[in-house]
Amino acid sequence: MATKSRETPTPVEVDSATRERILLEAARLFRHHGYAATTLREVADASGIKAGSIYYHFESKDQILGEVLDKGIQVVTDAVRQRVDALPAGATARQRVAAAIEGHLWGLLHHGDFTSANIRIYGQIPPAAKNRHRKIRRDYADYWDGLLEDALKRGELRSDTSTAMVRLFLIGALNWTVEWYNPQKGAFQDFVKQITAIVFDGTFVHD
Amino acid sequence: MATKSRETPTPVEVDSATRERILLEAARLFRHHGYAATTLREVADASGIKAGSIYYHFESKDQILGEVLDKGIQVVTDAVRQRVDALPAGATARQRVAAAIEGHLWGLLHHGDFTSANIRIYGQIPPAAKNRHRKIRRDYADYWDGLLEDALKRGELRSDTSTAMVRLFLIGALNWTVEWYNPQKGAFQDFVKQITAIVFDGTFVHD
DNA sequence: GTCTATACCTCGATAGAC
DNA sequence: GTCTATCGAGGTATAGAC
Repeated sequence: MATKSRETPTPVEVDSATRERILLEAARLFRHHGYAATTLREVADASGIKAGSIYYHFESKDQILGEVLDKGIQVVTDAVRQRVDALPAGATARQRVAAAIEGHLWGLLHHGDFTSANIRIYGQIPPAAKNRHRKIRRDYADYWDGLLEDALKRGELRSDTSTAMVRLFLIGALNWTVEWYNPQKGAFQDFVKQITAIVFDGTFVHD
Repeated sequence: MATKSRETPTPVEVDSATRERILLEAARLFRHHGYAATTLREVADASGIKAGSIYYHFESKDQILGEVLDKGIQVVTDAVRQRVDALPAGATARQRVAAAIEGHLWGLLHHGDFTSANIRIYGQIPPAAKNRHRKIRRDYADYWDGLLEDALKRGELRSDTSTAMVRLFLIGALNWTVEWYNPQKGAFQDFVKQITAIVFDGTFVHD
């Protein structure tokens, strides 16, 4: 949210309405058609301008891709950190992970075009773009590992698997919900509650 | 396996070594670069032939895509059904789902280029190709729903979520393992055991 | 800040020699 | 069954008028 403040616009990246529109439509098209299959003519058309005009706002198609990918991670990490930081000091590990799950799902599902584009495309972009984004992904993974190792130390996390395995499984499972989540089939908070229950306690009953 | 029998080659689709090679390299390139970004010149080059020669074996790039997608599902469904069918009649629901999970992971991870290509690009292919593959996906989902509803009836599955939700979460979580599974970090059977434990009983301990 | 026009390139696909 | 050569279409990106 802070990056969108109107009071202190960065001189490098002024977000004109047209520029934001281009990013939005690009994310939507990248998500549904893929990066290579999306043409700048399509992006321009969806944005209500002509193809040549895009180059007033962006240097290249690759730059648009970079900003779409960035935003896809940013909205998730921001939501997660905000919710975890808002917890009282005495929160249990379970409460902290639950807050992280809710933040992850919120960012993921409320900016679906950016997050789904990120998830779908990341494995298919040129190595140069991948390298730039590896660190930001690594940082987010480290954040989760911290949460999980804390839970392990406190004896709350299961100990017959590694935290890395739990993290990979969990984030993968959460990420994929953006491909099938249907907001018309129930409230977001109900969805979060059910996913969290499955993640914590599993799909089968135990006496 | 039965579909690969050398004794009864189908007249429509004789699998010459070159044809199989093209499919294999196409799957690998689709997986890592996406469908639109992969050129037939690249596929031909990787297959040790020239671009024009592809058209002796396939009518179009779209046809190659179709066969890659088909195989990506086929290997999984075959492995699942085989393992579930091999169970004794008195098997519990938990045993049946465990067998399905193992089959799914086996097919998924032992044919990673086909299955990952399928998962990654399905959301990005033209509607025509999507429609052809919707039914085969639906059939597989129905199969899982059958397993899960049986488990629910027997009181083994948790009842505070729908079977559809469990199925979507579960298959999504399993599918994404192909993006991070590392066979060098442990035996496949150990991996299956850990994933199954997490799916059944969750990531946190309960007394 | 957006337009039109276009340069330059690479793609999928085809034709015909071998 | 594979090759070379090439066609027409459509891509990114640029130039310059407005």
